[in-house]
Amino acid sequence: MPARKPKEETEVFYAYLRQNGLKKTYQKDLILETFLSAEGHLSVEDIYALVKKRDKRVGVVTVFRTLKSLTACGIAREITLGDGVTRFEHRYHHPHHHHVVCTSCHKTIEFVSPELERVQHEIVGRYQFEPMHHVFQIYGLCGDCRNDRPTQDGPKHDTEKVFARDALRMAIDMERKGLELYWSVLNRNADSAGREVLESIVAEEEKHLSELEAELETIQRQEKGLSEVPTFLHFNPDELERLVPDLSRYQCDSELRLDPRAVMELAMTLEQNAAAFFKEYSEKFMETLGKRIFQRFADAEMRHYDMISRRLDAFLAIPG
Amino acid sequence: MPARKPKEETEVFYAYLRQNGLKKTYQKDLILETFLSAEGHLSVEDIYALVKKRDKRVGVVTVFRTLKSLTACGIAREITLGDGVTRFEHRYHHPHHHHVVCTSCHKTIEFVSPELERVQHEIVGRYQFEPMHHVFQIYGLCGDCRNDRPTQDGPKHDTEKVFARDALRMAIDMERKGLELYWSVLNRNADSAGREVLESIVAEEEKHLSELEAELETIQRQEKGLSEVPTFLHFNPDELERLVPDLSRYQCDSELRLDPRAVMELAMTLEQNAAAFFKEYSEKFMETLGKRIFQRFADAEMRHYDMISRRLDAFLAIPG
DNA sequence: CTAGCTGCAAAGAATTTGCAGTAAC
DNA sequence: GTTACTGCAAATTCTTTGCAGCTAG
Repeated sequence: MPARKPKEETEVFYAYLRQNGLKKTYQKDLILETFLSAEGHLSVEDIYALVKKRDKRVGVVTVFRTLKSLTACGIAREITLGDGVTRFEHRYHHPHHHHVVCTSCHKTIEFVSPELERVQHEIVGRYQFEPMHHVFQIYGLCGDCRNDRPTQDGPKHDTEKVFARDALRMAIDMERKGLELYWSVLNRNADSAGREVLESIVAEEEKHLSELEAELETIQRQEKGLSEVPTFLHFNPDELERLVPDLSRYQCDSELRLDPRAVMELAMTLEQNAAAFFKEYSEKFMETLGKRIFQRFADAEMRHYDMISRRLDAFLAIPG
Repeated sequence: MPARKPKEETEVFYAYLRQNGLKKTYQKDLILETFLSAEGHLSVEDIYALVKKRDKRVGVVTVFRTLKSLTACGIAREITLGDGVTRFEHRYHHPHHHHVVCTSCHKTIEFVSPELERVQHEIVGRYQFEPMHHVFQIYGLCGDCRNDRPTQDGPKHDTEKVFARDALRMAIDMERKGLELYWSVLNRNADSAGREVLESIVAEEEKHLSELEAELETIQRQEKGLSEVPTFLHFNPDELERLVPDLSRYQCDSELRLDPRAVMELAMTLEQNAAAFFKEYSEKFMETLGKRIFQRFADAEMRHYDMISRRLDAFLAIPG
């Protein structure tokens, strides 16, 4: 697993300072440190309070100024959530996301929706307009406030980890959809040679699936409570469904008949579809752990495609 | 055409005052008047300046307070466009919309996207969250600023009129799609009795289309420059395409054969699809001219459906 | 006549600026 | 030894509040 150096952001910040003829100082370091070690949406006041805990001598003005720099170099992002207070959230290695905000308890849920991005892109395309960034915020009442329950604002989590969790969940979902197809063919295939080929493919797929599941387990164990964080990445399951090839062309009189060649071609189609989809999908995101999970999954699917492809070549080379 | 009383908003405001035990005053009237007669996104300062032009004695505080009331009773909506200034826009009889904002010249384009609303609805549904309102804003560079042209910020238009224009354009688009289908059948139909029936249907449709086009003409003549305002309502043309029935079931060996009954059933399907779609579509919007245009169009399609239905009954009643 | 209303001034809240001493490079 | 930086106080901007006199119902 690609473990990132703990303070990669520091490097980015120093580079920014260097390029702009600015100076490294103890205060800037302290403020960056404090910002990075806190999760959630923090106002200047919040960060100032946290900084003061570590060193009383720091002034608010420096916090304002440093946060400006952090925003300029892409480590922080300035957001407003409708209550007139400017807040800052982590930006570096965090995917761009949107907010659901409770107007009563001010709890916020973050989410990513590539579909939303697509719609946005479509709309902007009709004007001669170059989009830089956009804001999508939904205001309303959260479940707790609607039922007059005390607000249970769980601990804040690192968005990057939540995104990684959802990326894995999505990959697992894809893998399961593939396996479902294979199983359904395996159970119904009238061609015994085809069944045999399929069995080895299923074994490989099951191995891949359990690897992904183990990885999900690992990151959920690393970060307590991660599995309870609401869905962050909203993917459309139908989109994944569309990647699974249709069996109807192999069907005749409710009987399914796929010879080894047909099985391998079917599997290749699926693996290639998945690889292409996840490769393109990963490109929508800035550099994050989740993005790398998508890329890795796409690569794995492509490797599996290649493997089956070679097997098919070998099979076809046998005369008869 | 349903002509609205010039100051319906005044009634709404007075009702709000009455219900809250507040008093009508000359200042409130003046501020409401001023707000209503201005288009676009106005800051308190903007409105204050306009009010001062009419009467120097009014204070800013009253403007602040009155705008709060106007927001509370649904005549105004408070928005922020990323520059920290609170602005107000018309809300009563104006559809909820989103903004594309130029970060350089601060020109804004408004748009409505029911698709976006749908995505939003889907996402929120997964959390126990009751949405009240939402904000979607795209920031970037407008065409003028990208090409270093002087900003040509056209005159502001009444959003309700722009929406009405786009509602008509959408209805016209639907009507044309229907006509295209009818023409294509008319040209290829091997059944001469069917052609005859179709001719009268086409005549009716052409009449309806030209009525819609005339209506669009009228509102574009009423408001100078209206036709140049960028698209406000973004509808997905594919959605309309899906309402047009598929001809393939009437096709055999590349020949099309629709007897009078088939023609009438085909037309009924189309008219009913359109009626149902536009009825449901109209329900997405709050009371506006555009909403009424959609409703009216749905009603017209339904009437046409009924008419053909009666004709079909009559046709089937003839023995033989 | 009794609310609520207005407009002034003053207070707040969030953020920026001016400046003198201080600390990086 | 420059040059930028820090922290204080003061200024600025947008908005709300307190209050005395005013006005609608």
